[in-house]
Order: sequence, then C-alpha cells, then structure tokens
Amino acid sequence: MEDEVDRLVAAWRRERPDLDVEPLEVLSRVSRLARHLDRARRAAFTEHGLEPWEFDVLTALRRAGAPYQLSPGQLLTQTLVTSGTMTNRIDRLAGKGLVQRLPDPGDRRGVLVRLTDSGRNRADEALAGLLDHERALLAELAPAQRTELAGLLRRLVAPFDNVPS
Amino acid sequence: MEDEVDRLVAAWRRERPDLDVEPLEVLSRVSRLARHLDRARRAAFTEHGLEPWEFDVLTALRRAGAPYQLSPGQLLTQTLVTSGTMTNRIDRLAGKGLVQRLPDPGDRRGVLVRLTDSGRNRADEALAGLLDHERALLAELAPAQRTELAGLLRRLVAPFDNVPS
DNA sequence: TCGATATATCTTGATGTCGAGATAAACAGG
DNA sequence: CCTGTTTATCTCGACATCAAGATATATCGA
Repeated sequence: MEDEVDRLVAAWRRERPDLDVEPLEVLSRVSRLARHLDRARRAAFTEHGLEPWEFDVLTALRRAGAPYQLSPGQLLTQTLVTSGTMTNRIDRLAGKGLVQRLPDPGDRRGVLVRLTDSGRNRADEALAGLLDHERALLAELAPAQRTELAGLLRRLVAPFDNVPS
Repeated sequence: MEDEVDRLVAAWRRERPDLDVEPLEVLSRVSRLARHLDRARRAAFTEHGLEPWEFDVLTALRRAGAPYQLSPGQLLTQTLVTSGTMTNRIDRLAGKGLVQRLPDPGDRRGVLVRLTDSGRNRADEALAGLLDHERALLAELAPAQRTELAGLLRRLVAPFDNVPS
C-alpha cells in the first residue's frame, strides 16, 4: 500500500533528481506517524476525560511504583518537555486533584510530585484503553515484524536517550 | 544499546504484570523519536533562519513543481495541521515575502499559495542541510535495514493516509 | 569556611496550534 | 432558477509550549 511519504519522495526525485532523499523514507514516516498517533491518542483518552499531556505525566508517576512520586526533573527527562512546561502541567494536575506537590525531604530546592488515589485510578483506566487501541493499529504487522520494527527504532532512539543532549 | 522505552516497558511489567504492554515497544519509540527529530530539525534550520513549520509549508510548495503553487486545502493534507493554523502560517510567510496569495481563477472561494523566488531558494538550501543531518542519524543502520524499517513504517502509516480521517 | 559554580524549580512573555464558528461560493435536486 | 447542502477559507478566543531569566539551595575546591 502506498502512503503520503511515497508520493512525497517521488515528488522530490522529480523536482530535485540531484539530491539523495532516501533519509525521508524513514524519518518523514516517523514524524507523520507520530502526528497521526497523537490524534488517535487524543481520541482514545476523551472517553477517560484526559488530555495526552495529562496521561504522560500521570503514567510516568504510576510506573515509578509506590509511593508513586518523582521529582519534576525526573518527569522532564521522561516526557521530553521543558521545565516551564512541567511546572505548568503539575499546577494544573494538582488543581484537578490528580497529583500533589510535597517538599523533598532530602533537598530543599526540590519538590516531589505524588499521584493521588484518584490520579492513579485515572492512569490505570486510560492505559488499558490506550493499549487496546494501539494493539489494533499494530495488528497490521506480524509479531516477528513488530519485534523487528521495535529493534530498528531502538537503534535510532538510543543515541538521543543516552547522551544528555 | 538500551533506550528510555526499554526502561519504560520494564517498569510497566513490574507494576502491571497483568497488562500486555508490547504495543509500547513500537509506538512509544515512534513518539519519542519524533520528538527528538523535531528538536534536531529545529537546530538544523536555525542556520538557514527557518522554523520547522515554515520549512514544511515551503517544501510542500517546492515539491509541487513549477509554478510552485497549491491551495491551502492541499497544504493541509500534506502538513497535518488544521485550517486555522494554515491560514496563520500563510499570513506569516507572506509577510516575510516567501509566498504570495493569488485568487484561484477556477473557484472564487479558493486561493492559491505560490512560492516566491526567495522562498524557493530558502526551501532548497534548508532541504539540503536537513538531509545531511538526517543521513548522519541513519548511519546507525545498514542500507538494507533502512529499507526494511521504511517498509514496516509504511504499513503502519498507510491506513491513516488512505482513509479521509 | 568562603566563594564560585552547578542544580532544581519556577516565572514571564511571546508564539503557534487547535476547535468552533463565520463567510462566501459552488453544487445538486426539484 | 430557488433552496438546502457541501466545500474552501478565514476569524477568534483559549490554551499549551518554549526560551530565557530569576531564585534558592547545594556542592566543590582552595
């Protein structure tokens, strides 16, 4: 099946035959797929009354395990947003009663963000729903192909995740 | 090499051993990689004085071939943004002299957005720079693996690109 | 211990995006 | 032709994000 990137690459080869546009075959697909996924996720979350950014923060805390708390700094590295954004997110989640801010006993500059019971339940429900939707998207591929794909993607992401860029 | 998604998946398996989180191996990597790519692209474009959104619009017009013009609606489907966003983008690009709006001779509701010479040059320069950066990222993979990866991604994106969702 | 530097978080202002609705022209059926 | 519906674009207000800078605390070396 053809996709928009096939058309895009064909157009470049026609307009700029002098350029090697092969990188777009992979990277434009990654960007476009991510954009589609964002939309699909937004739709999947509306039934749980959550925004994607809320889900990202709540699940990061949920994954941390009891007592479900992380510093804003740890949340930054997991969600790839800036510190100003995270401050804002925590404010709003705290306003909705899904998390609370606690002083870090070991560092007076620091803060700990803790999931409330309500926040934890919302995260658990939304995660199950999201996984159902995502499994449906991936049904396109055989299990071995999903593993293959995950492995190739890991090699591209790892350099970003392992240098403190 | 391990990445952040390996840690994320391991955490879920510990916290929610009842759930099948395999979809995240692929889809979380796609989202995170896209986010890293956005940042890398922003950096690559600063040397050409372009924002990523400007690049997206200018190159869509450039790819269209002479006379380098498309309707706002065609630009929407290529860039995956809303109509309000596109109006705004065209306004700003026109203000910088990179595109111009022309009435569509065949449909008086419509508009054609045309690349100026200046806009065309900027698009061409930035594209070459971007491809260099992207080739470096993909050097991680052997040529056959890049092809493999592109093919697997196509199968996931194609359903989105081929239904008018 | 002191001073310089690094770290953690928050504040602020600018900006880009979205969603919903407005406008205007095209089209289809009777 | 009308009339209702669809299509193409634009307007507007709300909102999330970012970048840069501010503040407070921690840490390290002399």
